[in-house]
Amino acid sequence: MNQFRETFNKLSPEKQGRILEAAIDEFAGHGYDSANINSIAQKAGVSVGSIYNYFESKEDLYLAVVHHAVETLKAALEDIVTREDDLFKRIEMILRSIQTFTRRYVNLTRLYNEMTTESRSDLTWTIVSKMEGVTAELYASYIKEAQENGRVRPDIDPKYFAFFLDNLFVQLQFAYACDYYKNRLKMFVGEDALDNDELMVEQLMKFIRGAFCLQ
Amino acid sequence: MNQFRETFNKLSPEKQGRILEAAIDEFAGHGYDSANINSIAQKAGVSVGSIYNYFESKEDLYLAVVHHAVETLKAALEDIVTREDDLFKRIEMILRSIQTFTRRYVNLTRLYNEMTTESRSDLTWTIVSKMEGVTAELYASYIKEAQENGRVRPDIDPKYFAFFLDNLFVQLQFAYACDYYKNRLKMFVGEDALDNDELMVEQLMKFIRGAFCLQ
Amino acid sequence: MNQFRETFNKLSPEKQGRILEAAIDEFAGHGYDSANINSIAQKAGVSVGSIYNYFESKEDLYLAVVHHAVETLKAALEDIVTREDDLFKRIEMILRSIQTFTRRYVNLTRLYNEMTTESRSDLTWTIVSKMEGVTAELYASYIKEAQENGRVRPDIDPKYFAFFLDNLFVQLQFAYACDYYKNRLKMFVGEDALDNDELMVEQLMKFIRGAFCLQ
Amino acid sequence: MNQFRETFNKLSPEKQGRILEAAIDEFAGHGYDSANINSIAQKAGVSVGSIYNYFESKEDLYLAVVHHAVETLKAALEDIVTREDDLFKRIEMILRSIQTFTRRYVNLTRLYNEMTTESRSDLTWTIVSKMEGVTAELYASYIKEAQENGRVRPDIDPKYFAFFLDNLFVQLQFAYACDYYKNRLKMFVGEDALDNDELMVEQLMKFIRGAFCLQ
DNA sequence: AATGAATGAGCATTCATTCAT
DNA sequence: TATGAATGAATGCTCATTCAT
Repeated sequence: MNQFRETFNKLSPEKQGRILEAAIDEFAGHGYDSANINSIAQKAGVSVGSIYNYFESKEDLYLAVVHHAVETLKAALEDIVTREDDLFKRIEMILRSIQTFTRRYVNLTRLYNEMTTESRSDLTWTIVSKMEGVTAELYASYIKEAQENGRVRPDIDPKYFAFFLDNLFVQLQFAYACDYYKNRLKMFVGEDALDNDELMVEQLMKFIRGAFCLQ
Repeated sequence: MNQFRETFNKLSPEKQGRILEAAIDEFAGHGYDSANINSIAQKAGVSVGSIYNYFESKEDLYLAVVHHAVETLKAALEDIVTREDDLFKRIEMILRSIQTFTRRYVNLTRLYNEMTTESRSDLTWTIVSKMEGVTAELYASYIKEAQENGRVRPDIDPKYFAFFLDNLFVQLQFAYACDYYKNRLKMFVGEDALDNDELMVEQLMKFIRGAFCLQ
Repeated sequence: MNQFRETFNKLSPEKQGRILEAAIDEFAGHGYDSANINSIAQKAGVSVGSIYNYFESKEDLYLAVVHHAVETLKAALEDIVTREDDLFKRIEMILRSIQTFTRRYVNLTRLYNEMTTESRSDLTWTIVSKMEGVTAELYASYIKEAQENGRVRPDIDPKYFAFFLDNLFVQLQFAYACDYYKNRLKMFVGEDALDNDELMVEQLMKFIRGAFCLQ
Repeated sequence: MNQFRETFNKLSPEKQGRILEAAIDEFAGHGYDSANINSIAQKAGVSVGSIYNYFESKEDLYLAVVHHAVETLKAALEDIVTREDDLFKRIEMILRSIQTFTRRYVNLTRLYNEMTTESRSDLTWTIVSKMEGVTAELYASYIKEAQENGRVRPDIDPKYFAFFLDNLFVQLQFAYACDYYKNRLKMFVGEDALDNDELMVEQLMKFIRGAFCLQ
């Protein structure tokens, strides 16, 4: 499963970064099929030939990009989760991280949306499954722990609630990064929804706390 | 909308249906760019020339398909919402409808995911916005009404909670129809997640009730 | 084994001819790999797209061309062979036909040489084998018949002699059509070798008669 | 020939051999255009850069390979021809040499076939002409000598008969080395044609003796 | 109105050749 | 001298769109 060739790894991090960024840009903005390898090469300031020295094919490049995106997201998540120990503090941290992360890496989030598309799902699932698995496991265990501590109601299935929680996270990510979901967010809560991060956290924390706790 | 669409509307409903279905199939399965007009024509049993008599361009056909999808979804929603009057009964009805509807119209749901993709969002938002607007309005008003009746906690913003609620709906739809989200669901709650509709409703209703009510 | 699609057969013979001729030209002159589909299309006065409507791929077009070449050669041979009944008269007729045929269809003969090349042999043998089989059978039976009539020495294997005979034919074809073999012929018998058809027939008939008869 | 070839000649014979063999392999198996310089370098265990230090271009390498092939063939021929003095003993020796040589140097023979192809003929003729010239001269002189000794019929043109003789040799070479001609041989004389060298020599000697002698 | 053959711009990919190390 | 990464022109093939019938 060499998503990318040895040759790419030998490149300077700066160059690797330029190529990955150019590719993310293109794939996130145009989708896999309309993405143009020549454009990616041009944006990255390398020749097409070089792209094909680093990656076997368009698909291979796409997979490398997805792999990179997943690694970046995973790193961000791990960073958060180890810094807190209370379930709701963790959740709040995640929400705030989503707000900063999705704005910093808009295209990465857009790419994630693109990836879930039917035509690409086979390709990407193998790569992404690992991360989703880790997340699922992690959330469920935190919820269980909180149940044992009596901070979360005992009559729920941690696995299902982990799923619902992550669903809210995913949708929040899209709402901050993808035009369609941005528009949808504005339609639901108003034009200035994207400017009031604090209110979003406050309301969503109320929603989640309510869902998890017997007050 | 334009001279071309008129010619399409004059067609027998049966033929219209064949063409729309073929197009939904193709767009949902391959994405906009990889969708092949010639394949659509063949699947629908008409000539390419005819497709171009009915629709100005690939984009126009895509928009017509999206429009049709939205109308179908809207009709389904309206049907539900008018049959009940309690907020939570309505929500439960919607959940069950999502379960049957997404299985019956798999490709419609897949198309909805495809639509939200960055490369297509400009195109589709104009069409979809109306429906999303109606939904947003409706949910918010139901929540407000329930707040006034004391069935929903008073310290929340109905608009935000409508948004979170719909997010859960959207994610549920994808989980039942799109391969990527199907896999993700299985990863979170187990391999047989798709076979236990009752449990899903039960858990999700607990989640939602908890979020909305002060017990 | 549809060497070419239905669509090609529906074309006017004139257009079919133009395309085949352009393709023979290109394949014979540049070899399979360097042959340029765009050039073929241009020479034939059709679009590249059309070429790909008629033939699935470059390989498919090549096979169609080879098929056509074989059919043309077969027709020429059959014509000759049925017009005479004496072995040596037949051979002489064939020699003279080679002289006119290879000059009229230079590229067909060049293509035949190209076809025998290692990189193409798998591709073409299936198509050509039938014709070579017919030829082998035919020549051997004529020789056998002549042996029975006492016109050919009895102590030879008709199959081997048919092979040697055909070898001389093949080399003669190449000598009249392919530059390399033309040069070689000139080197062996002199600069004006190609202008003295009568002498070639005379000498070659002596060679062959000698080989076959006990004087 | 030029500054580049000199660098090649300075190489150890072992390295020269590796490069030539790799190149012969590639050119014989894929044809000139599809032959890949990078593959040749890899097979030979040197870098592409080195190949381009030794040879000016792909064409130059090809020519060097052809030159080498010709030299190898010439050496083999000279060896035979000086060891016998009777025309027919020489011919028989040549036939047997073809049988061993073409099996030992399959790719060399395949390359010879490839060389005669139209697209390559200009390129190669200058190099090969010398050898073909020597051969032509040699055979004709032997035949003339044999005519003078009364062992060959006087009423034939030695040049033409030298040509026919060499044609039989060329075709025999191909029949033992090139897949297309192998198949053709089997078609003419049977599946086990390649296993019965003695019978081939016997029959072909009968054919040739008959052609040359007045019995 | 319906057809489907014809078009040609557009794109992924290859590979001979160069040149900095 | 040897290396092999970088280059970019060249080409097979696709497919939305047109239009004569």
